Amino acid sequence: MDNSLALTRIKETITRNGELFDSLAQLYKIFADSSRVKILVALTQSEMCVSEISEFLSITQSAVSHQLRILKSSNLVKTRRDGKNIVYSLTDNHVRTIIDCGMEHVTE
Amino acid sequence: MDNSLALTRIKETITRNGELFDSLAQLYKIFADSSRVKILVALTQSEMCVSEISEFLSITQSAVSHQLRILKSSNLVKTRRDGKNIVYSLTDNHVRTIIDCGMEHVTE
DNA sequence: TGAACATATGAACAATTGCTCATATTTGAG
DNA sequence: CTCAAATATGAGCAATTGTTCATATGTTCA
Repeated sequence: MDNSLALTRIKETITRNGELFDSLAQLYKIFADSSRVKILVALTQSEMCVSEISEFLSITQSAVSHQLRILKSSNLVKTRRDGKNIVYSLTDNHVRTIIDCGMEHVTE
Repeated sequence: MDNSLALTRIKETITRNGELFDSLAQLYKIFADSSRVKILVALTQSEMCVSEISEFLSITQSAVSHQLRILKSSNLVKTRRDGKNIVYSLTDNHVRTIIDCGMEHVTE
């Protein structure tokens, strides 16, 4: 073939950095759910506690808690206790960037 | 509450643009698989046919075909026939941008 | 301390997903 | 036209996922 050289180079890159692409897929998996995306979008506007989030999403407080657990264990959000409430907020601006990036494609 | 006004505004935004965020999640769902990410990354380097892709991924030709079908129906890749082969390539640069964006977070 | 509120957690279940296997379909060579 | 190579497709299956329900944990206030 003509481009067999280029292909083996690409193959090398993919197999060598396999774990990196696995992490990448893992990251996108977090954004791949409607509820989680909405939670993250909301948090780009303001920090919020669980009951506030479950108020405007049409899902149970329990469901919100489960999703927040995923977001927290992925280090995308952090928590702070405020009396009886636990306030969630974004850990950094990466989330904002990723959402904006995807938005550009969706709103083409 | 202090910020109830801000909250209702956020709630409005989320519920009003609900379908938009659904599409966003749908988009990320495509990137949320290791095989698909690797295929897309490979295609950022060069156009390739099915057999070439299934060569460096450790999955069946059938599996690759199934994934490419998803990528094509999502308009992320396009096809071109070259003899017996069908050559796949990215439809535009959005894919590149999205991958780069996620990479930045993964390789922090 | 006890009642009420806010959040977390575990079990269970339906739905989705990505793969393999077997089998079409399409194309080029002879 | 026939055969082999390349790709597509459908059925079936195991694994994962997102939700709900019930319940546990933790905090405030009286």
